[in-house]
Amino acid sequence: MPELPEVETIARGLNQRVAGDVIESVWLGSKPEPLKSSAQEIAAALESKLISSVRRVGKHIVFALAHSKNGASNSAKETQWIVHLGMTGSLRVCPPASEVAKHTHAILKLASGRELRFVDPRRFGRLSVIEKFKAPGSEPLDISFEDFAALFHGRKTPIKSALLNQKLLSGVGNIYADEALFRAKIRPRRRASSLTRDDLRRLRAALKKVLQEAIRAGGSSISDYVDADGEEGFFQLKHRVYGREGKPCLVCKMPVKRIVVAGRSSHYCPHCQM
DNA sequence: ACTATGTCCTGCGAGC
DNA sequence: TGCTCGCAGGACATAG
Repeated sequence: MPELPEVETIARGLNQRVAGDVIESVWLGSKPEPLKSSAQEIAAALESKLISSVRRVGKHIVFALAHSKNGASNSAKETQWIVHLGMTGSLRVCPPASEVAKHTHAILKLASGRELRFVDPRRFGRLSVIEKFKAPGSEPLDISFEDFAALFHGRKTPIKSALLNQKLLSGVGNIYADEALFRAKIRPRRRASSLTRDDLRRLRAALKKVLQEAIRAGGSSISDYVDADGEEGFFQLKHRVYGREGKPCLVCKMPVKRIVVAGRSSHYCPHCQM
């Protein structure tokens, strides 16, 4: 499932491959169920636009669009195409002759002759267009310690839930929340407000570190995640607790436990994490 | 203002 | 072998 490192990897790959290309036409399937925009709005916003850049914001992929025609000093506002991959969404750059995969919900024909396709079996992904996208939460890689600590102040919710709350931090999902909590030696059910400043320092550092390591590894390939070139990431090999229920803790050999927090499976070491 | 829970959706793997 | 069933999860809706 694409979280921050996977989305970062995908956005970088797409930026290399499609930035500078022009969207000639757009086909949209019946229900990509865009959040704020109808299929017509999306198609209208994308058609004959230049993709000036692709980048990540939180778990969102942001395509910056510009008018492709030189002429008329464009007073028209530039728009951004926002793609959220949900659980199983993927964006693929394909030769037009290649077979259209099942669950393809959008196809963009590019001036270069290639196609950019959005495929999403589970349909949790979302497409939308907006003038200026702003993530509701803070970027975990950029946030200062004081801002980080303030996010959790007075919150009774389990720290695991708080980490997953995109209004607080943008981009942290189930895998990296578990991995960061393990590295910081904090149990997922701990009330966020109960974390000491030292806990918070370790947590912020662990989160940044695990996200950066995962980006360097090209993300975690779980289920069918691949990047823009179809390459798998390999950070899943470095997971210390996620998906390791019953297996020995890599530090103390105690079996890793799995519990449910906020309806999400959460993995931790009962010996190493307090 | 927070927090907790249910919902969406399909593929896959466990279990019989 | 082949079937059913339950689980996986991000973000929103709804209820408390």
